[in-house]
Amino acid sequence: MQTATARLEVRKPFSLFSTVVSHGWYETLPFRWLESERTLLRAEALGDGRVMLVRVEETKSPQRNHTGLAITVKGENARDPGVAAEMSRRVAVMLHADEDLREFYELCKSVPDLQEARRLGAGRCMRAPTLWEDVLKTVLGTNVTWRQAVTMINRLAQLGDPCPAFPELRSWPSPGQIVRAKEKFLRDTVRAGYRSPYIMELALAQKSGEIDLDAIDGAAAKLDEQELYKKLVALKGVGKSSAHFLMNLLGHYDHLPVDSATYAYATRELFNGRRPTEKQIRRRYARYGKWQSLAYWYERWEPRLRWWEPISTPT
DNA sequence: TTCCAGGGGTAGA
DNA sequence: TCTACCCATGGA
Repeated sequence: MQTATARLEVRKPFSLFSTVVSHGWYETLPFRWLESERTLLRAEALGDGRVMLVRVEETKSPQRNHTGLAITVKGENARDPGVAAEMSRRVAVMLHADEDLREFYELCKSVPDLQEARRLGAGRCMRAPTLWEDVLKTVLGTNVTWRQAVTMINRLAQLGDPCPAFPELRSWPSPGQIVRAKEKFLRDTVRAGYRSPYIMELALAQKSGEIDLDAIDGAAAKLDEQELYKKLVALKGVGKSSAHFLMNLLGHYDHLPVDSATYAYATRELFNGRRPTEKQIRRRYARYGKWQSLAYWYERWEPRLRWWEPISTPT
């Protein structure tokens, strides 16, 4: 087993912690957030099937305007050429490290509700390294409690390949692994219910090349925004709310994902206990223009960023 | 029992 | 485009 290292520099404001806990993905495999060490772990498969343990920690940067990220890759022949660079690229995707959010943070300066976002380095939403994983997790998160969604996602994640450097983690399952597991596994073991055929359909289409989520992902920055949204909402099991959420993960923040949790938050915090309409919620955030969902995610999770209590991680 | 979660698909107007 | 109805699961 070898260890390789890499570094990423992210323009400030940035906080690994704030980015990781920006929404619920960090609770799902193959992510593992080590609260006491403020370290993100993740199992990642290479093209040849080797599964690496990727460890991400925040460090100081030699550049005054940046935060450093130390990336450690552990696994079989981890020092092979290109391995650390590839893992570093995937970490950059997950943490939106290359995104220029200066305009958003300028906006935060002038909005009292958002002032603290700069100090907390908040604003980025962690995503998976592939749209394939983000889409499946999103589909499993519909119409169930978040706790139930995490359970389903983590049961599905058992289909991945084991990570020798950290046996509790496995790589995220490939389309082929899900196809081979069959719909019965999705129903009986994952307990995905009526979502099972959607997931199987996505896996079959991705495996056969009928859809290419990697291509959509890669083109996300260049594609016309409406076109990108249309491609997402056309996926079986992905509706408007999920598509808006996925747009956020792909770096388009003028898509507010209004779901039952948004209503609950807005009713409680923004409308004095009265349930607003979707239009009212959208009007509330429209003032933030192209940054509206970053403002939303920040506002919604700000208490968590301030008064974080360690989660109990299974040992 | 009934309701409902970080909704979406489908048929029918 | 909008609405009514259905869909598995599990906790409250």
